[in-house]
Amino acid sequence: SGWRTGGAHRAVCVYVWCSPLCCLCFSCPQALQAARQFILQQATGLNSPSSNEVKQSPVQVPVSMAMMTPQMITPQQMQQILSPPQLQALLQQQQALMLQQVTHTLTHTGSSQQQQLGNKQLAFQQQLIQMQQLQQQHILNLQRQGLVSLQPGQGAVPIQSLQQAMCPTDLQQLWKDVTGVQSTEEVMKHEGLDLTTNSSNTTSYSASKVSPQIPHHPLPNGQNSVHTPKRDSSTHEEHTASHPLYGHGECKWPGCEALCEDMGQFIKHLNSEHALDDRSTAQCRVQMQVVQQLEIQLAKESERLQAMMTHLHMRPSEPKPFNQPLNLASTMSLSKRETEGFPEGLPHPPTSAATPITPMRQGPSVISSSSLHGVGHIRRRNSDKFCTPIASELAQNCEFYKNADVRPPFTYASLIRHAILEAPDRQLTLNEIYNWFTRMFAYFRRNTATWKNAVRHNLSLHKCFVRVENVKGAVWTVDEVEYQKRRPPKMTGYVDSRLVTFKVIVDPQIKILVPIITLNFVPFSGILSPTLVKNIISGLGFGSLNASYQAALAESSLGLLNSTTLMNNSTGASLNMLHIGHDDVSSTVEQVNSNGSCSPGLSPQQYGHQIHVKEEPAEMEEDSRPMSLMASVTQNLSMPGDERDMEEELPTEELE
DNA sequence: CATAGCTTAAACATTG
DNA sequence: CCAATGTTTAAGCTAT
Repeated sequence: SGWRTGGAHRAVCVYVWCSPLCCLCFSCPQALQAARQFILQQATGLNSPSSNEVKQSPVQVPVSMAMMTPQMITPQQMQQILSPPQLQALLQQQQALMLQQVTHTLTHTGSSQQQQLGNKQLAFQQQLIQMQQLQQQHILNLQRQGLVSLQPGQGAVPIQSLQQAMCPTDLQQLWKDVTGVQSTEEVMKHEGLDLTTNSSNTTSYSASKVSPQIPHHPLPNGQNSVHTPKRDSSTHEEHTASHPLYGHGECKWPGCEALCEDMGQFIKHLNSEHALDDRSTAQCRVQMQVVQQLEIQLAKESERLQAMMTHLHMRPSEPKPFNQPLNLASTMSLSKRETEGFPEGLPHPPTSAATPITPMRQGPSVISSSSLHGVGHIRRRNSDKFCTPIASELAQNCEFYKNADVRPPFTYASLIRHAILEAPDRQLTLNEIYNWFTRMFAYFRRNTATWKNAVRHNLSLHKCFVRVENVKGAVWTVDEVEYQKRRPPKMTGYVDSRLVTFKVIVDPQIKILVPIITLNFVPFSGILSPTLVKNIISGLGFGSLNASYQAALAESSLGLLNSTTLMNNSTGASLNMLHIGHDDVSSTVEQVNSNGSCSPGLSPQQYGHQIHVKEEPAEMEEDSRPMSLMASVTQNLSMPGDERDMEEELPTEELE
């Protein structure tokens, strides 16, 4: 139930393709692993896709969603854990793994099984290979543009910087996942940067980049496996080589985690549990769709970068120092340390090719991640402009939503409000609101009748939207008080009822959250954003939630959070400090305070005439909040350990 | 089962 | 008359 066509279900489906996560964003190995498991768990409940649904357009998301069971879910979770652009690397990682698995299955299944593989499966395999080739091609393209340069003498700094931010193991793995190269050392060797005395490794870097082959994990003893294509079927290899889907004694197939003592056992497990069946192919299809969409996005962003560099008179191969770090920092979502580790403005390693693309030139939204890297004045300037919980989310993923046909995880009301507040005079005509929607979201460039009706409906329905008639006609404004009043819904106790707590690991450099569902009481600390909250909600078992409704819940929860009256000063302060750009929390506070004692930015009275009071359902009272999610969060926040750690790790800029 | 928020659809009114 | 704008109601979905 819940996955029908039309209506709100479309919204649900749209989120699916973001399901896999981007491990590149985590520097902590635990966080990395946790995120991986989290993702894998999301994919566990994949059901066999109905054939007709699978036949739909490969880019359309509903296909993938149709393969999900309503109970599990969570494509939304994944999208919400990380900003959409940040999902990319992991997508590619998982796609690579899946590709290998499928290829492996094709080559290692018995002959009888193999005979059962029809044209469909083979075609699918071919498709996967093509996808992989596309992926590799993008890396090459980026290299050609100077975005990802591996020229001799340039690779060392990026690699070292990356290594500073990431554990060597993870870095190596990610590197391999993205580039298809065994290790960073190996790249150095190939690029004339061999720092060791052993230069005998002849693994072909170029070949690995253009072929659909998948990198192998190093063996536990440190020996790299022979980079043998899976089609080089060798029974001996099965038991001697490592396997990307096998690590730490367990199967790494999404959602599996089956324990396997050795490679042989793992291979058996792989062939028995993860054969080329509907489920496996469904998972691969999800990846394919994700990657496909991201390929488009990447192409656009690459083109944009090219144009920008051209405009700035920068030859792609010789980016100037002053700009490159910012570009890369924002474009590739690199950590502060990473960015600062590039004083020369040298390009980053190919890892960045698979990393998310973060908007960097979208007006007031530029901030967030990129602003953490020494462009604070931009952040401040922009954060002063308007203040909505969706601001940071939108800021981070502005370009994403502009280009990807993905429904934004916000309610109509919040979007309308955002649009209005973004306007210079905080007022817009209906048509201007329409234009904002279509300008900001690819999703709203279609189905115009539907969402425009919804916009009008929301404008009329909600008291927070005030129609003001002026000489030119009518404009819509936001009554902030009303908007804030309507935000906290009754969500009492849904955390406690599940006896589940969670923690969010926040990497102070990368500013990425890693919600981890746990059965223990764990301090909560981290960046608070609608997406995070939404993810938390989802992570608590709300996976089947309608995407729109999840968005509403997330925003509501955040609104609850943003209400500083709900938390004491210390926790509130820490919250602000922990916030990524402290756009959401602090700006909300700022807005309230700047107008004096929680008065709205603009009250209906200020607009004078032609205002009538809308009758909305009575708002909830404050008394139901103590047991809410955010109340729990607040309690956890006050735990001394993490809070102290966070303060120590945060740059002083964040503590202002 | 009741209630709530949100979305979608649609009917209807008003306005330029 | 028509399209845009605005209001209102209803249904369906999700959740607690």
